[in-house]
Parts: sequence; C-alpha cells; structure tokens
Amino acid sequence: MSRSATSRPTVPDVARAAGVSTSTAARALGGYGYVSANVQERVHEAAAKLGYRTNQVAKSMVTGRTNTIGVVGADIENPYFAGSMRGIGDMARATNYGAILTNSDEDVAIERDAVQILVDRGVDGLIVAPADVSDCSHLVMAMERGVPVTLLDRTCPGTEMDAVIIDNVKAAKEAITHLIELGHRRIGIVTELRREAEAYDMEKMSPGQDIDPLTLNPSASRLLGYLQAHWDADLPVDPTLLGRTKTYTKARATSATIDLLKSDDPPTAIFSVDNLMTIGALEGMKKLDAHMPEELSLVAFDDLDWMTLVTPSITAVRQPVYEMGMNAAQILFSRINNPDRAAIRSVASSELIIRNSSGPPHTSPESRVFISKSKDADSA
Amino acid sequence: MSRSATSRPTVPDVARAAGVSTSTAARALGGYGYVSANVQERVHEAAAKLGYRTNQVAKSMVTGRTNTIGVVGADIENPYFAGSMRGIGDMARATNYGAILTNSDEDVAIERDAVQILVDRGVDGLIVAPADVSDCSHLVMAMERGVPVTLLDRTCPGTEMDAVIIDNVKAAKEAITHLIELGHRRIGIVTELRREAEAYDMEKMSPGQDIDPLTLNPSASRLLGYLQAHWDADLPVDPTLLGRTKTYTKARATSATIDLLKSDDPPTAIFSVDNLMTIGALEGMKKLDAHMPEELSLVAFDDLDWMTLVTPSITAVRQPVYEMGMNAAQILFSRINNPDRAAIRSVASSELIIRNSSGPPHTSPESRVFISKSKDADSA
DNA sequence: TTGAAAGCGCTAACAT
DNA sequence: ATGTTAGCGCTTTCAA
Repeated sequence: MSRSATSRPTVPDVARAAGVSTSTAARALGGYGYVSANVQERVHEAAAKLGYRTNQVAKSMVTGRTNTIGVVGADIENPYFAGSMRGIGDMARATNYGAILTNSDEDVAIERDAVQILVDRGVDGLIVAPADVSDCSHLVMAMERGVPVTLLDRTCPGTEMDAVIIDNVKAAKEAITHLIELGHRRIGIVTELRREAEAYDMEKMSPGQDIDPLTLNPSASRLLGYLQAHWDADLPVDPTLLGRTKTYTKARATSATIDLLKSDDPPTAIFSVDNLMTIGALEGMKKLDAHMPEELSLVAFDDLDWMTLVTPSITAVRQPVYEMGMNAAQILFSRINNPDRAAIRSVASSELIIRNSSGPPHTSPESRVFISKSKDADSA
Repeated sequence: MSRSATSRPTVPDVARAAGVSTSTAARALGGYGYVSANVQERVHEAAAKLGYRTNQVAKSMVTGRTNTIGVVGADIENPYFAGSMRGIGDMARATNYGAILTNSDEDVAIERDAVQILVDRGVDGLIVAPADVSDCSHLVMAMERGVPVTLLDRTCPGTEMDAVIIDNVKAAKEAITHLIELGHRRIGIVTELRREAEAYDMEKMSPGQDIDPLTLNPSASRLLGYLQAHWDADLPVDPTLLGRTKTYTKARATSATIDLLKSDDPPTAIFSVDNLMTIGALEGMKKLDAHMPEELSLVAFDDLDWMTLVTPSITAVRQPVYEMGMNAAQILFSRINNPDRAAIRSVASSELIIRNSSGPPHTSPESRVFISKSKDADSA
C-alpha cells in the first residue's frame, strides 16, 4: 500500500533547504507570526523548489478545523437539491471549503447516521435539509458537540439553528388563490404527507386555529397554504380532494392523481406540491389523456427548465434554489467564525410564474373527455 | 473559537476508565491486533459510557488514509452528473467513504485547481470527468503522487487510468442511423466542439482515416458517430449542417438550432448531442414553431424523466448514469486497495429509446410552416 | 525575529 | 494478550 512513490516534502524539509528552523519555516509558509521579509522569501523559494504542499490533515489535527462542511440532502438527483448543492459548492469554493455530499432519501435514520459520520470526520459545520422537522435531536446534538448546523428548506421548531427557507404557506396560498381566481372550486392537491398526523390536519385545521407553519414539513405547510386560500375565499374544503402519496415516489404521485381524476366529482385543477409530485401528476394526467388546461389546470411547486418547453407550458412556483444554497453556506461559515451569534432565519422569496397550464375551468363535465374515458378503464 | 463545549474523550480517556493501557484500548476500539474477550468488553463499555468516538482526523494522519474521495464533475445541476454523483455517493456510503463534490464547469483551470486542493486534503482517490481529454497532465500528476484517478464519461488517451465510459461513437451512430432509416437525408447536429480542431474534423475526417475515438471529447466522438452513420449509408456529409455552439450553454444551442433551421436548405431532423444541447434545441424549435415530428424530427443524447411527458415524447439515447457512477466508485476503491493492478476500462452500454419525436421526413418543403415563417422573422 | 520543544489523538513497532 | 514508546506533520507556547 505505497501511498506515494516518494513521500511529499514536509515543513522540516523546507526548513532545512532554506537554512532556518522548522517553526520559522512553518510561520513563513502558514503566514502567521513574525517572519522577516528575507526569510519569507528564502522559505518560499525552497518550498517551490521542493514542491512543498501543506498537509491539510496534519494541519487539521492541530487546528481542530478541517475546512470541510457536510451537506445532507434528500437526493442529489432531485433538481431542488442539485441546485442548492451547486450554490453551496460555489460558495464553499470561494471560501476555501470543501463540501462532502450525502443523501438521506428523506429517511431520518439515514440522516442521523450521516450526521454522526460527518461529525466524526471533523467537519466544521453541516447544512441539512432535515427529513422530518419533528425529529431533529441529532442535529441539536451536533450543535452541542460544537458543530454548527444550518437548516435548508425546513426548520426544526423549538431550536436555535440558522435556517434558509421560503414561506411555503404563502407560496402555496398564492398558487391556489391563482386557481380560485380563475374560477376553480374543486382543486386537487398531490402531496406526500408521510405522517398520519399531517393528513388529519386537513380536516382538523380550521381558520380559527393558529398553527405555526414552522412546525410543519414542507408538504404539510403547503397544504396549509392550500387551506388558507380556501378559507380566505370563503370556499369549503373537500377532504376527498387530497391526493396523499404517503411515500415520496413518482409512482405514488401518479396513482394519487389518477385516483383523484377518476373520482365521482373530479377536480378541475391540480396542485402538485413539488417537482417529483409534478412529474408523477403529469404522468397520471397523460395516462388518462386529460388535456391541459381545457380539461384540467395544473400548478406545480418548483420550476424546472423543461416546464417552458412542454405544451402547454407549466405554471409553477419558483424557488431561488441556487441562491438559497449559497446563502446557507454563507450563513454557516459566518456561524463557524462566530459560534455565539444569534440564530438567523433567512426567508427567500418565491414567485408564482403563470404560464399556460392553468386556465379557467370547464363548466360542463361532459366536455371533459378523460372523465368518460376513465369510466371505461379499469384500475391503473 | 471554542470548537466544543467539553472536548471529546480520547483513547487514553477510555483506557483509563477501562483500566487498561492506551494501546490495548486502541486495539479493542479499532478492532485490530489481539484483545481478550474480557478486555474487549470492558473497553467498549467504557467507551459507550464516555460517549467515545474515533477522531478520524487523527486516525487519518497516522494511517495516511482519509476514507474520502474527491469528485470533479462539470456541473452537479446537469442531470448527467447528478445521476452519476448519486451512484458514487451510494457506493461510497456502502463502503464507508465520504465524497467531496466539486464543479469544474468544463474549465480545465478550475479542474486543475480542484484536483490540487483535493490532493492536498488527502483524498484517497479521485473520480474525474476531465474537461478536456487532451489536457490530463494534472491527473497524471495526482496518480504519480499516489492518488488514484478514475475517469468518468471520458478517457485520457495515452494514460493508464481506470475509466468508466460508454461507446459514444456507436451510440451516436445508432441514433443517426435510426434517422437515416426513417428517410432523413439532411440531419443537423447541435454540439459544442469547443476546440477548433474538433470542428475541422468534420471536413477533414473521411472514411479511410482510422481515428481513435478515445482521443476525442464526447461531443467530438458523437460527431464521429454521426459521420460514420453517413459513410456507412453512402450518404454525403454537409458541413453546413453542423450546429456548433463552441461554448457549452443553452443559449448557444438555441441560436445554433435557429441558424440551422433558418438556413436555405434546412435539416429535416436534428441530433442534439447532450441534455443541455437538447433543451437549447427544443427552445429554438419552439421559437420558430417547428413541429415535431411532422416538420422536424429530433433525437436527443441523454434521456431525462420529462422526455416521456412532453408531446411528442422524445427519442433519446439513454446512458446508465447511476450505474456508471456506482461502477466508477467501485473501480476506484478497488484501485485504492490494489494500486498496482492493470487499468480497467469499463464500457457501459447505451440504448436508443425510440419515441415520437422522430418520424419520416416531410417531402415537400412547403408543408414545413416554420420555413416560411422564419423568412419573415429577423434574427433571434 | 527566530529557535527549541511540546503536543494534537491516534496507530504501530517492539518488548514483555 | 498487553504495555511501552515513538512518531505521523503540523502549530504553538515559551525562551532566547
């Protein structure tokens, strides 16, 4: 296991070549302490000649800092995280940090594991999109161990962690209000809502109760926005319009959409709660041959590059993912350098981009071909 | 800068608590050397009680291994790399490795920098998609420094590095042959070809010359496949059908496509050479309102999830990106554990998925509305 | 301004 | 099977 053909030169090597002591050479190389200009130059010359490069591992051991952060997201294949990750990576590079990427698949156990491993590795900080906002104990522990955590996309209620989020309730509400204003009265929503409690919320929630959106996972808070839009418009809410996938998969989104469309009184519009759900919903619509926007409107959460290319182009809520990633990294670095400052909560602004997949609803059910079609078909 | 509230317990701490020597405790903890069952248990109890966790940095310093690899791709926002990265990450996790991700934006200077920094950081190996196959000196240097490199997506000719690739020439040839068999005789190609030399190749290349595809960047080797398909079918090649973007951006792909379509004798089909080029090409086609497949056929390189959702669905060459990423990681790990084995070149198999964006060409130019339309329009 | 020496937390000879 | 000791490459007191 010869790690290197000829092992790399060390500080003592450079010192010897420059005719100074180890500590002087180290000072010159590391740029700290007092060094005379003359020595500075001699040392750097020697270093260049020998091809010296600082051994970061050794440096880390004594400084206690690795200049590395850990990033725990759900899935790098999801454009949301890919975009954030790019932002994080760019900011890290600019600040001389490395970023170790791990995927949790929205599984808290995997996330807990990943965090543990990253902390063991000595990362200087973590950026985490927690799989479950009600289970953040491992993140709190990391912070207590001296490893700062910046939350992305979600917050952990009752904790004092920095976070970069958007206002999911507001964003969803805006999307639904758009549909209501177009005349839609039966709006389906395709969303995960993994935890039982979240699904019940739709019936339990009422205009009176003042729920803190920060205690909710994104899918639940987007549901809340859905509800609030209805309340504000004095519209009733029909629980059968809830297309709950329980599992975060495209296939479930497809079947949830199909179920919705095949119901006795199908929705005239669908709100898909994030990019994976959108793909699933579109697949379901395609299977039933439901045409947008004449037969069915669609508003998607998360804007992707292909959404302008499809016909019709898709109305979507855009999040500034790249900027959010950059911001999260920046906030984390500031925290690393100033562990005791107050927690920052950065709320990025989202934007509803109205395109052609959303239009006025059709008045007569007869004109909606997919309905009669679906009567013939069996299950999915 | 208090890194941790109360600093973490060390091996000596555990040893003391268990009433054994440091080295015995270390052996028990690290699972190496001889330890009696009795002591093994006592040490682990003590460790658990103290909440001991191995300091990986210290361990790395003495073992010379960090259990970390570096990954240098063009852009994590590109689904190709995101998919590979997911594969790499999953394999790394399974093998107890961490993966540091960096983006090169296809810039050799950035890549060289990234490699240097990762080597300084002490990564045990690198997975790199080299920005330019003719400029791999920094990768060779890393290898000479004892840091193995596995190439992804591209090879470095004349070097002995492991690589995971597909047969780009064959894949492109298959795609173009499909179009030729449909009856197309004027097939446009939208591709980067950054280097001047690559662009000249189209004219210079001839059936006789036996070019080694491994000396070419992906976009050039796909062009070669394009040419070979023509040669095999005894069809002439028209250099004006080359939509060269020079820069790897969507915008350039769009304008290259528009230029192609607005030319005096526009192509009846377009081959977009990777996913970014495809998005650009589609945008250009949409701008000119060129309908697929009646007016214009499209075959894309890289298959993405939305390509089945658009109308018409898009014919595409699929690469097993996830598997390739996994494979690259596996090969790298095997090389780390066996530095002297022969180089592996793993060629994954691609697949042409025929959908609805490719069909027979229209015989009469008059029926192609976008042509007349584009006569009116100005530039882009 | 420079040098000598200690030590970060671990592993790995070597001795017992 | 266990303990003693040295040392990875760097930073960092402390003296000079």
